[in-house]
Amino acid sequence: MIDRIDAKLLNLLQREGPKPVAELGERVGLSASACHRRIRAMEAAGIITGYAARIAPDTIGLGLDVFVDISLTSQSEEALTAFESAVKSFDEILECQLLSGASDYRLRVAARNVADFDRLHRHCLSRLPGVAAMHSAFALRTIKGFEGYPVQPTERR
Amino acid sequence: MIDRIDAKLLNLLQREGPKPVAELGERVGLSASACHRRIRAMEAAGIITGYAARIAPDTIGLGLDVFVDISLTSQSEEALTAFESAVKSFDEILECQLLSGASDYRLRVAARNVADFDRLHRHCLSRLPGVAAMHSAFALRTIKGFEGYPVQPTERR
DNA sequence: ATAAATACGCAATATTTTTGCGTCATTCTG
DNA sequence: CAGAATGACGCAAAAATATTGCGTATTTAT
Repeated sequence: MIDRIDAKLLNLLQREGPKPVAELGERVGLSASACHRRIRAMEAAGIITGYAARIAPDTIGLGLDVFVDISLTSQSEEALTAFESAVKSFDEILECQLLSGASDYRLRVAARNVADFDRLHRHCLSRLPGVAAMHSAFALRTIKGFEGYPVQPTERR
Repeated sequence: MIDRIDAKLLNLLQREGPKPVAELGERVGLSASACHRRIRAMEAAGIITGYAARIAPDTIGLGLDVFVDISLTSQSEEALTAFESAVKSFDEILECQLLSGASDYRLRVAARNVADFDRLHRHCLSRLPGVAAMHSAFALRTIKGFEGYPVQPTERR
């Protein structure tokens, strides 16, 4: 159950870095202590799972963002498991999801440049087990980057 | 120029929430003040762009993650601009990128459930200007969620 | 090799977080 | 509907953390 204040807090916390709880409280109409306790409660409830620094990928040399769609040769339990644990083992694979449709996986990888992507391609991607087909799409430009989910208060009953 | 310590710090900061700088310093072999100054410097340099709370989407009712690929009827400057600014105006559209290949946009949206996606479809997606074709793929399962970029020290010269 | 610039650690100071506690509001029970 | 119980709040004190000054060491440039 997320009331209006929690929703506001979550929207703030997802965007504005570590502001003093006193200021957050003021923005949502609460004292610092009340605000603080709400945040802790949402952490304990598993709503807030953690905090992270956002970094600008190009400043650390990661200028290339690539989506890779992959279909497997087999859909057997073992094939999926093997594939997935291989995926998890590579830091360069940033995200991976199983998609509806053609039972495809889609992953997102970060590379320093095209040559580096080639390296990744050979060192990581080609080592993934059970791959039948692979198709890459480069992100030419980011129109909108992830900056948090839009949080709405839970419907009152 | 990112040395080994900065790289370590960035990897920590992207994952572990707000740890005291004293502890971070200890982990990378620095005093609290030195560590603190390095972090501030990386913020000032635009490497760290901010901090954010991570939240578990299903705990706030967003159980559905959908990728939507869209191609436009026109590639004219105005068509792209109009499309992009419309995209930015919808909170439910979490991310949007221009992809190589068929000059397609890909966006990611969050919905509460299938019925809610239908609402989004009608309320947001169908209102995007200049859309020639649209194809949605549902994320059935997340194998690996984004948890930060792998940061490597910049090559020493 | 020497001077300048940069980064460090320590210790003092300033902020922020965290907790105890009494009060008020809301919900449940009989 | 009244009374009790539960939950949330604000205030103020206490604890923890961040921030800064400063002298020293280390690295970089000349």
